[in-house]
Amino acid sequence: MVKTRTIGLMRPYKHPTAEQFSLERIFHALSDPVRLEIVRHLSRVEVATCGELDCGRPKSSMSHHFRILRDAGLVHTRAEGTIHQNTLRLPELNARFPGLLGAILAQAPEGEIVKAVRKRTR
Amino acid sequence: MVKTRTIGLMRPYKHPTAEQFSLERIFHALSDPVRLEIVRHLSRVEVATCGELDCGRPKSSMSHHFRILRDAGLVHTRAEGTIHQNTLRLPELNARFPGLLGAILAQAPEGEIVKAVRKRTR
DNA sequence: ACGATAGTTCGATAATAGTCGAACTATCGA
DNA sequence: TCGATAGTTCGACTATTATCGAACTATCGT
Repeated sequence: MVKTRTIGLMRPYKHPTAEQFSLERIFHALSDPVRLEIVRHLSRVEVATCGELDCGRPKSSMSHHFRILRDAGLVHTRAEGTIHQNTLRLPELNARFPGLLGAILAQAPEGEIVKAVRKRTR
Repeated sequence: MVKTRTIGLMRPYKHPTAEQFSLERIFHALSDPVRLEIVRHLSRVEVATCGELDCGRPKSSMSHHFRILRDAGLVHTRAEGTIHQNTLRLPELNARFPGLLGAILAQAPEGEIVKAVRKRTR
């Protein structure tokens, strides 16, 4: 029996529309260190496959984290052959929550302390 | 036996300094609906006691949420008599994460849908 | 058709977090 | 000093979430 050779992307990857974004879900997505690192990384490289961002974890764990980022509307995933390209959904996020992504990404890249504020120390 | 009548505030309420803020902890604090509502409320009224923001929950639950908001650096609590006044730590938060609070508070106050973005819906 | 590659799904387990009653502490007012 | 009020702390229970191996699906190259 000939199996009708589906072409094109076939795991549809439901992404929410910008209207469906919820701050609560976004914050939850960003409250995990692995996922925050993914978002920071994506902001630097524009586009990346899941495998490139593995954070030393097995694929199943990463798949889980990417799904949560997708469900929150933070990341868009496009299947290209066997590879899945991930991007930040910057335009929609900036339109819906202006300043939010900027605030995250303005953060010191790698645990560096921002010295702008020196209010009550000493 | 005379118990030496402590005066002043005596539960010290450790608040983190701005340098100790962590985006991860802040996001976790904001990922709970009760706490997000507290922050939104505080942004409108400037200052409020724990009791005023009870969200229909018992005091022990609210105390728990306030502690997480305090630990994240989002809220400052000052004891005045038997009452505890809570405020958003706007100056420090804005200095450390410019735009973050703004992004949150720009959100429609009560579940109202922001219509600014109408990209791909029909 | 056969690997090889990229990623998902499933299921179990462990860790973390929210909920709430009950007991406790601190402060104020009479 | 005796409530009354405001909030915290403790402990138990529940619910949600992270982690990861194993099995699965899809696509590409040969």
